[in-house]
Amino acid sequence: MKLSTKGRYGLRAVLDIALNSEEEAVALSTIAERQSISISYLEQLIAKLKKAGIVISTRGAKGGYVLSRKPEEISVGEILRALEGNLDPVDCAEIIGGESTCMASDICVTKYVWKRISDSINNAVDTLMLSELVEESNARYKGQQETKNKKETMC
Amino acid sequence: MKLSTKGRYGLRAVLDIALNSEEEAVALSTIAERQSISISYLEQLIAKLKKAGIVISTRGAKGGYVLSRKPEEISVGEILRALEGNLDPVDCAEIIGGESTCMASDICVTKYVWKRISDSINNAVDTLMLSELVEESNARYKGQQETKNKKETMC
DNA sequence: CAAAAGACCAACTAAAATACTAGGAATTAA
DNA sequence: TTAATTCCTAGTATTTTAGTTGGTCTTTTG
Repeated sequence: MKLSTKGRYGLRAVLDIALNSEEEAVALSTIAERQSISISYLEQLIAKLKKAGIVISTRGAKGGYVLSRKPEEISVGEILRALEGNLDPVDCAEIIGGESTCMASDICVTKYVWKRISDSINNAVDTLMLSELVEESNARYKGQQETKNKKETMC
Repeated sequence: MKLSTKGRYGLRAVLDIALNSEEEAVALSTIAERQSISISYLEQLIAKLKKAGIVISTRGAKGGYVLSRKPEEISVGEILRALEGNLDPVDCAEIIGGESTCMASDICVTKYVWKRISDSINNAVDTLMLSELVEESNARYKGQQETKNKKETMC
């Protein structure tokens, strides 16, 4: 029941882009260095984010990544699902909303537990916007001097 | 971000015990057969439940397992944590409440995300009691004839 | 226009976690 | 005393995770 590095690294990468792409697109290598993540692994994560329409890329020299929308319009849920797949605790079609493939669906009681967990997780991340993390991050930097490495976002 | 078979099978096992231990203790082999779980794998799961004080065992012939308390006094959260370990999405000491071992704790912003997810999961499972699953299961069987295999609880 | 900076892509690999299996020792009711 | 049962430890196969490798295509800039 743990988030993988995909979700952890990937969210940090998005936040890094949000914080540093105001002037120009951020290069993969810059994010990788700033966040201490392997560049080629991060590449795969950003590919997922791009496919999900969360970031936009420009190729070639001076290229890099920017957000596709304003941080107020991107939820943490959208980001995490792009990286991790759905956040449901079990892969039960009925919980997700599909048809019952499960033989025992009529006598299955535990699925109410999974649904409850699922709903609470999704609600928690869907009501939290990227902008809130950006604000929190800026607040932390208030009073601190700018470093040449710009803003970091560990964890 | 998925629950393992430990949590899924284990919860089914506890529910099976809750539903079938009124007259006498339920043998491991009976649960295993009724739930279609490998007996020796289930054994390890029940060991965790016993260690956590959720079930009580009696050894020897006619032995088996019963609940340590009434189903109203056992939360699903307690059961799942016994089986899966803590349900936090990341292992960050500050989230769990311990001291900061994380170097970046002062600039870490994503931890608010993990805390939010963590709180919502734990709240969801801690406010759900085993008794509610027992009632739901009984309701499903209302009107159905008793089978010699007794009550099952798939999923 | 060449070269450097960068995104994009597919396939491979090492390590860790999961999901079991095997084999037996200890305990108790009949 | 024997059958039914829990208890315990150690193994193993499979799957998933977390990367690495080696390249191709695109764009800016000297």
